[in-house]
Amino acid sequence: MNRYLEIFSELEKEILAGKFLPGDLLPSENQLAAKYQVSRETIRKALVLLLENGYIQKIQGKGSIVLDIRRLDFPISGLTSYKELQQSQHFQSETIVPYIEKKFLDGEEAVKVGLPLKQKIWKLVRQRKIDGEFIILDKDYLLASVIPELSKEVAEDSIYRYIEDELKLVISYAQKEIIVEPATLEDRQLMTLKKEDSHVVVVRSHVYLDNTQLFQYTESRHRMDKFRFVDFARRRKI
Amino acid sequence: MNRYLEIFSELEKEILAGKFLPGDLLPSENQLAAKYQVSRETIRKALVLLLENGYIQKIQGKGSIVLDIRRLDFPISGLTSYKELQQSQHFQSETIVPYIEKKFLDGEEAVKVGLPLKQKIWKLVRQRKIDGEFIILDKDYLLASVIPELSKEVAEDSIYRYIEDELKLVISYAQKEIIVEPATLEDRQLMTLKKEDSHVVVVRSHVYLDNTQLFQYTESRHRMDKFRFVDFARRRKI
DNA sequence: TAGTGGTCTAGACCACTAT
DNA sequence: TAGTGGTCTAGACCACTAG
Repeated sequence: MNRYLEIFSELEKEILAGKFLPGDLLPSENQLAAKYQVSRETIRKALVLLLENGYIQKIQGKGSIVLDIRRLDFPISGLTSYKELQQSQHFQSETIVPYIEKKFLDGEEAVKVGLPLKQKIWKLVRQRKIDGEFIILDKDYLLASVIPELSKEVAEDSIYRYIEDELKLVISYAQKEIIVEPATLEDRQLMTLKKEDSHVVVVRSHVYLDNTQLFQYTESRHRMDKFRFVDFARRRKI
Repeated sequence: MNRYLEIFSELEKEILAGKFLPGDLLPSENQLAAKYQVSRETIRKALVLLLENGYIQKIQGKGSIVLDIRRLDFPISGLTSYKELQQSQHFQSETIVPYIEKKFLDGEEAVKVGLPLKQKIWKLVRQRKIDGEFIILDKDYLLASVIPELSKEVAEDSIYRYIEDELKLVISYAQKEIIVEPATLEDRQLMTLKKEDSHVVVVRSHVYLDNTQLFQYTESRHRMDKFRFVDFARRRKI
C-alpha cells in the first residue's frame, strides 16, 4: 500500500471514530510529516483525499478544519455497488434474480445501452427487496468478453466483488445519469408499486475498466418515495 | 494564476477543441514538462485535474488517454449556479422573482433549512422559464449577515456572481441531496405543471464558504419530465 | 530495453492567519 | 513575527507497457 493512502485511511478512520470533531484542526502538515516519517508533500496528498471526500476544509495560514459529515442514508454518489452500499449502510436486503441470460442484443436494445451489437452480452434483472417490498429494480448488461462466466449465485451476491476479486479486473469510472421515467409494465410486475406511482427514478450508468473499455451498462430503477441521492460537491474555480 | 491551473486550462481547452480526440494519448509527462518549462510534479498536478473531471484516463507504462466526454445537456453535478449552467449550455431562459424578503425565519422553517433561528435571512423564490414554461422553481435562503444587501435585479441575474465578484467571498463546497416529493400547492401556482404531474424532483443544497460557514440553503424544484442529472464518477479504492 | 506513469524526498519561497 | 498551508523544483527509484 502507498504511504499516502495509508495515511489517508488512518486519518479518515480517526475522523469517523470521533477522535477529531467537526471544527477541530488536524495537526499541521509539518507535524503529520514528522509523525508519519514522510515528506510534507506525501502528507499533502493524503490531505487532498480527505478534502475531496468532504472530510476537511483547508484554510491557508490556519490549518485543516474537520467538517461535519452527515453520512448519508442512501448515497448513490460515486461508483459503488448495491452490495457495498448495503454493507456500509447496514440495511437488510434480499436480492432476487428473475432473469439472467447470455445473448446477442437486438439492434434496438444495443443502441439504447451503448454496447456493441456483435458481441455476446450478459443481461440480467435483479429485484432488491427491503422491508418486504421490492424497492429497486436493477437491469444490467455486461460484456461477455470481459465477464465470460456469470451465475445466479454471483448475481445475488455481488458482481463487482466477483469482477475485482476473482477476475482481477479494475473497475475505474462511470458516466451516470439520473432521470424520471414513466413506470413500465415490467416495473409494475417486478416492483412493489402503488397504483398512484406513475413514475420511477432511473439511474443509468456506463461503467468502464481502467483500460478505458466499456464493460457494463446499468439501469437502476427506484420507487420514487424511496429514492435519495446524496453528494458532496466542491465549487470548481476558473 | 498558478502554473498547474494554467496548464490544466490549456489542456482542457485543447481537448474540448478537438485537438486531442478520444483514444489519443496526451504527450508524456516529461514532454509536457519540457514544453511548459516546469517540473514533472507540476504537470502531474494539472493531469490530476483532467483525471478528476473525466477528461483523461492514465495508464501506467502507457500514457494519458483522452476520454470521450459527452457533455451534458443539463448537469447539476458539482456546485454550479443556474446562470452559469445557462451560459455554458447556451439555452434561453428568463428568471422571475415573485418573492424576495429579509426576515427572521419561524421555528419550523429554520429547522427545515438548517439555518440559525436568531439571524436575519434573505428568503427568495425564483421561477425559471424555458421555452415558455416554468420548469424550475428555486427557493433560496441566504444569511443576511453574509449577504447584507440583495435586490430583485441581482436575483434575476446571478447571486453567485454578486457574492463572488462584488462581495469577494469564496463559495467553497456544498452538501446536496436529490429526492422526489409530492408537488405542493405553491409548485402548482408557480410552475407549469400538468394535471398528472403528481411529483417534482427536489435538489436540496447546503452551501458553505471557504471559512466553513454555512451561508445558503437552496431548494431547486424541477418538473419531473425535464429533470436530468449527469455525473462522472470514479471508483474509490480501499 | 526504452519509455511511460506512480511514489517520494528535502528543500525552497510565497501567501495567509494569528498574536 | 511565528506558524500555517500553497506552489514548485530536481532528482530518485519503482512498476508497468510495448517493441
